[in-house]
Amino acid sequence: MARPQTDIEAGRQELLDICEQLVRQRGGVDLSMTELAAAAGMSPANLYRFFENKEALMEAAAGRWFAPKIAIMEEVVAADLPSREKMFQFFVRRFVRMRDEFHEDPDMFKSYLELGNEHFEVVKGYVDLGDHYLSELVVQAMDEGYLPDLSIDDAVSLINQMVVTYCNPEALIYLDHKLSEEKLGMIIDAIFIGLGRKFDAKPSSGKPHIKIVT
Amino acid sequence: MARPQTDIEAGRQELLDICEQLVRQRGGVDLSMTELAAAAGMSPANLYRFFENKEALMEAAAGRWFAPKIAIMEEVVAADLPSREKMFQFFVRRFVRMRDEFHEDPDMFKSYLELGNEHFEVVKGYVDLGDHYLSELVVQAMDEGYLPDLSIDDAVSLINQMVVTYCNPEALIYLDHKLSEEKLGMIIDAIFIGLGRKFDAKPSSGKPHIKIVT
Amino acid sequence: MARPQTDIEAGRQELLDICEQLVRQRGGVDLSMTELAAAAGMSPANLYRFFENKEALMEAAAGRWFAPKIAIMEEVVAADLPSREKMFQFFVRRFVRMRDEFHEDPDMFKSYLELGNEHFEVVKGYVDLGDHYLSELVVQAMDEGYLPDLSIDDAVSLINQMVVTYCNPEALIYLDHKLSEEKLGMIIDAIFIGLGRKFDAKPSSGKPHIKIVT
Amino acid sequence: MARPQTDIEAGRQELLDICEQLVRQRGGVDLSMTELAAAAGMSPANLYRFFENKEALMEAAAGRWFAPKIAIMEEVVAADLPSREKMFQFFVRRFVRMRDEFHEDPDMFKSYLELGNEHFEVVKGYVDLGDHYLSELVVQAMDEGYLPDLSIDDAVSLINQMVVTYCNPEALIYLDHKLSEEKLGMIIDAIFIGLGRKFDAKPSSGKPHIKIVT
DNA sequence: GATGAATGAGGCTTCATTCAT
DNA sequence: CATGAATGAAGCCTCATTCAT
Repeated sequence: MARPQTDIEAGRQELLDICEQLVRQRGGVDLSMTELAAAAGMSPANLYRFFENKEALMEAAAGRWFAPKIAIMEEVVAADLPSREKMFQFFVRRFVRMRDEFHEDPDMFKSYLELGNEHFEVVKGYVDLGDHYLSELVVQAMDEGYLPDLSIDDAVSLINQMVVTYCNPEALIYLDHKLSEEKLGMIIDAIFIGLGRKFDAKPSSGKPHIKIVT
Repeated sequence: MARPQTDIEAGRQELLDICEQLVRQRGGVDLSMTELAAAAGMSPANLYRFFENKEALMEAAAGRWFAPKIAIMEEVVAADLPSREKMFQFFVRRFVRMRDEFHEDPDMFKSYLELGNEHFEVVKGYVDLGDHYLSELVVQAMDEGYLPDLSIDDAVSLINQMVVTYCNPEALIYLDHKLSEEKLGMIIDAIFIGLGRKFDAKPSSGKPHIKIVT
Repeated sequence: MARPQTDIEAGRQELLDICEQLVRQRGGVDLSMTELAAAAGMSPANLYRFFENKEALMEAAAGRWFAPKIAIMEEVVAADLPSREKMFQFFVRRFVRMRDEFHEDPDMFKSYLELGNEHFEVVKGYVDLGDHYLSELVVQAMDEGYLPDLSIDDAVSLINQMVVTYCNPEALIYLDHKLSEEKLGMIIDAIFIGLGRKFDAKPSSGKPHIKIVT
Repeated sequence: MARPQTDIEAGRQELLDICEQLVRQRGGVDLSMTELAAAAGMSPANLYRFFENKEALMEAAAGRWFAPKIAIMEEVVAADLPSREKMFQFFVRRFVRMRDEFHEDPDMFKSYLELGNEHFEVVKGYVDLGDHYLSELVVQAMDEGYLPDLSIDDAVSLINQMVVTYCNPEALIYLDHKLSEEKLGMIIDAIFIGLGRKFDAKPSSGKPHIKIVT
């Protein structure tokens, strides 16, 4: 019978680890399959047992970086919370996560951004997914009477603009200590309170009621 | 007889112009010599009369971008001003310049950053040069009694950290309207006043005295 | 000013000549760019000045083979002849041409077929073009009352089936001496007379009236 | 202890079956060992227990296709028949066999031809073998006084030319219904009668005497 | 001075093949 | 016996760079 096949998934992870090291050492620019293979001590051809092509590898590299953020989005969207709280969690939890990563190893963080710049399509998928989830939140918010007089798309776009500094990893590099959970909370409140509410005299309470969850 | 060297210089400038256009149109990623030659209506081979190799071209492209900033640094360092004022000018004039460029054409500004990411050594030269001039300023400041108890390197590093958002072009994209000459002035004052003064009772005046020069 | 650039078109033709030799010598199977380059005494990279990619080269090779046949089709379709005569010319002239080529160098003829088998898309273009012109002829024939009760597509398909041995180059290898202009003429007549005529008692004359043109 | 070699032989046959299926499904072009292994549910490496290399596999695939034809040739050559009858059987039995295969599954038949085109050496072996047996028949015919004034090689070549359409599988695709056992018989008769007889006034009988054997 | 020509090195990818287990 | 692992050679293609003219 067949020998136990070395876990392909394990190999992928190991390669992604090595990828990470390389990116850390030399930046993410022009990382070649040959180079990765050499660093992994295997032949270029063998890489293709683990990743169908370079694009797949990059996707996986990005995927690994984005995975926890996507998990957060899914959790939050599925949670049973009022839309305002949900929206806050939606952004703040990802922000906190990113900030932690940045503090832990700023150089690697930056190198990943470089990599993202070179493989934009991969990043685009994440951004689009984020927009998709955000639009679900917007729908819920509208059901609760918030954001009247806006199309879903307009609302999504508007919100994105307001929280851009908390979503975009590059912003962290320059803002970092200027960013805080509290400020993000205020932005979200501004969105919910400032943009009006349809069928409600008392806009929930008027006061922010933020619960920070890390 | 040899033609005046100005011809070459003119050609270089023209090529850099075209380079700029290309970068503006399609981003700085993967700009190839062949492509540049085509855009310039000349043969790839001819490019090498103007630039020894691609690296030299990139250096020149970055050089052009950095040139006015370097000029500012040199001017300021050579100026006859007290160290506090000098330090302020050192940062604020470059900041204002960059912000103007950014406002004038944000897309091109970003594309240049991309280019910088791909040719880091070139950027590194500028950064190192900046550190060099800054250390001269630090020396002068120390002569005037400021920044006691710090090594030059530590001082340079500390200052850089404090003004990073005013030095790094990428920061502009995210901060822009949050940045101002006034705030930068306050940071500089914080450095000079906050870090103490050795042999001086009257710290120059205690008040910031900023003169904005564009 | 620019030196006279060696005619790219001439280079293409020369390469196609070499291609032809190679195909003759070793069959058309697995002809590689490297091999062609070696045979042409140039670097593989240089091939790409003449052909954008391998596909383009194959296309050109096929194009060269098909060109005279396409010219024939165009001439015939544009000619001022009754549809029956036109249809005959449409097929017979190409057939005669192919037969001549076959007789002149049977081996090369066969090797080209091999090549065609490996690059079917290229052949498909020619076949589709043939169908296109044929459908124009069918329309004219229908205008003249022939081929009633048939859709254009059905007529095209039917005709193709009847003359397949005169169109398909592979058939030549096996049929050759069994094929003749006269027989083809009879097939065409069968199509025109046998498939009926709409508004005509005397089907033109009932007798074939073939004029062979080489 | 070594297992009976039949196991290997069985495996070979099974693999050739699968090969056949694949060829039927997707044409014979670019069939790869990896693909075959996958289809066979075994590892690529394991293929090499059954076939030394790809060439050997192709040889076997062709061998399987040619095997019954070779058997026919051997039977006929070994038979105790007059040369004229023998020659007829030599060709007609193979022709009938091929035609049956073609009718049973035309697509597979064609795909095998493709495969043959890609591995010509394999086909060449069969053709050469056929020539070898044919030359034996020619010798016998000459012993019986037929084919005077011809070298063996010339006779073989001449005969091959006359019966080409009954030997070459590709011909079937285009001729098929135009080919018949009767016509082949007439060709053979033409060879034996038409090319003269040396020491014989009554050329056997002057009439064809064909006995069809499937 | 400027060109077209030409190339070598390197990138991604596939595949027949080998080998330790 | 059969596997998964691994590879080298080859294929197509791009691009910075050089050189004779």
